[in-house]
Amino acid sequence: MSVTLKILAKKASVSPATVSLALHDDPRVAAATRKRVQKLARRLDYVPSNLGRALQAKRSRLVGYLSGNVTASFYNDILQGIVDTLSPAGYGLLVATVGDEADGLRQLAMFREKCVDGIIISDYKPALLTEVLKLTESGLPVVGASMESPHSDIPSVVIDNPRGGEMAAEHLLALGHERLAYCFGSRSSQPRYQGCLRATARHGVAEPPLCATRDALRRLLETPQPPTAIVAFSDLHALDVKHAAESLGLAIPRDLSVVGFDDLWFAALPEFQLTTVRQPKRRIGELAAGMLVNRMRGGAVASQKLQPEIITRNSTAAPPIRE
Amino acid sequence: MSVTLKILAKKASVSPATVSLALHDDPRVAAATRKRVQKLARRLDYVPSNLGRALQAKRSRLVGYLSGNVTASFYNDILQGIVDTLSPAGYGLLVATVGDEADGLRQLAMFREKCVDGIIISDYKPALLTEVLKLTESGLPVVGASMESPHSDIPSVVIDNPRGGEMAAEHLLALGHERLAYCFGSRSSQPRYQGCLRATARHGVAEPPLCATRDALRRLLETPQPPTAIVAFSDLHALDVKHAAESLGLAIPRDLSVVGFDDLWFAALPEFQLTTVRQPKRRIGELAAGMLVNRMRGGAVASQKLQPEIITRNSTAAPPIRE
DNA sequence: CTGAAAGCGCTTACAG
DNA sequence: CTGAAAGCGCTTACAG
Repeated sequence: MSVTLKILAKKASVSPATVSLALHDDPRVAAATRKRVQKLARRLDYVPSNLGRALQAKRSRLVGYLSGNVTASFYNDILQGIVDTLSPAGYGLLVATVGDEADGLRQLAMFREKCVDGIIISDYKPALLTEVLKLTESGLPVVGASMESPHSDIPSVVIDNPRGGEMAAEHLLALGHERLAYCFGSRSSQPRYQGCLRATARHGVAEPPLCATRDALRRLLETPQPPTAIVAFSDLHALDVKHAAESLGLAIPRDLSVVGFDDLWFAALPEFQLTTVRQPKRRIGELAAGMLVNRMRGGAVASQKLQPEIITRNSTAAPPIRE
Repeated sequence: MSVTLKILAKKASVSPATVSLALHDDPRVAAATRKRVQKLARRLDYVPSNLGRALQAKRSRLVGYLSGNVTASFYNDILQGIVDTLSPAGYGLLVATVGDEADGLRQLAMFREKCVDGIIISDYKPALLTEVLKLTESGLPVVGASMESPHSDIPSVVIDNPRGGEMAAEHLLALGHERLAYCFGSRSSQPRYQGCLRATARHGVAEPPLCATRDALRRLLETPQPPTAIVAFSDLHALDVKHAAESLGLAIPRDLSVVGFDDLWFAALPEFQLTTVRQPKRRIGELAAGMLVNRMRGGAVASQKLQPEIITRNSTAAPPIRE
């Protein structure tokens, strides 16, 4: 707080209006006065308060980011991308993480109260959707980062998830696998699973079952005709699969191939060498933030769909030879 | 933005002042009026603007967090702890990450401009320190999270780093190791290294060399009398050590024991089973945020030093038998 | 070229 | 019990 426009004006013996104009380098104020005021401002270490400015301008230059648990690597990368692009654009980033729905609603209320100019959202529960829609209808720009909304008012940056699932399955089919399974289904994983189905159907291979839990997977692996390859919803799930398989005495990729999703940092470690479908996480954050900035500046923006990429490492191989 | 106090006042046919008081449940306004106003506010979905409120109250209820790259797991956990404790206290969290020093200074300026009530800082370069000190001197509360400041104006929450290094070394000495080394020295790792020295000195064992780089470690391992155990600055560095050792044909822990630091999530995976010195990362974030809240409310706070804890897993064992 | 005024959305004395 | 006024720190027409 400390030194304000008013104080500065007094010290410079001009009116607050003149100071304001001078600091904005407005040609309407004499060059000499301008320089004098600017110099004094620097000397007194004057920082204009966003509070006054925002109130008057009716924009806060604040953006809210509603993310899942920031502890997971996936959101971190997105967050970093957002921070990196918002900051040079002059925006501050309010970060909130949503536990349950009530929590998410509270965070959204906080964003409103803080008068954010826009919101980026990465993870929301259905109940949040209605609330978010109300916000967009009242004119608040919202964009989704790695989160598709059925609603066109919420443009988003996402990868082509079905295509990602398809790529994973195709990689395995090309290696000769004929019995796939998909690990750890949840509503949000459907698009990737659908992609797998597309690939298996095209190749005339049996529809991969969708295991809901680790136990279900274990049971499936102990079946007389177990799958020879797994498509996992994420790299973390792929680790789970690996560990479940190993606990049954199966080796990866000799006895079972596993494809992950995301390409988190650890996937490349020698201990894992995980074949995976890479998402450009940081880029997603950057693009979403960039879109939001454009919208906040009054521009029109359209959703972007990014292409995933398969990274082949050593968790996949040809299926074991049938005896 | 949308509906304001003024509008609300008009619709309720009372003065703005009355609305303000009513919404704060002030007994000075008649119970009937109070209820009526509150109901209307709810019906119109009125959210008081923090901008007006903050300007008047001279506090923004905003806190800035200056962290390192949020991509690293260590800071995430701290961030999560901060978010979780600040939010219920009614504060919004501005997150900025610092790349180089110029960047950090810019972020600090942004915090000032946004009128944050306080700052939490996890990672700063020397140049930032002077700037931060200026801020504290002007009355802005600042606390360090996992970052010690030589300055008493900046209370902090840190673990006892020398003790952590000591615990790591003691664990190895107890297993019978007599030739230790410390991996990947940098100024910031000194306290932990000092702790190692304390332990080795007490046990009358040779002072562990401090390897600056992976190459230095490799050279050391190819020496006729190589170390049998390594204390690593962090779990990530421990992975580096493991990989360097493995590339020389050494197995962990048979040929070389390794102790990490932090206990990041992956340390517990079966692939690593990393013995490590655990830091209560989330707790550090929570405590730092709690301290800041207290300070912002005018309370006095003192630095807190947390105790690390050694987690014994399978990356350490007795030294190989000497032939 | 510069200043006085009004106003952004709120709150808090002060009258009445 | 309620309202008119002043002010938080800024900006933007409008006078002069």
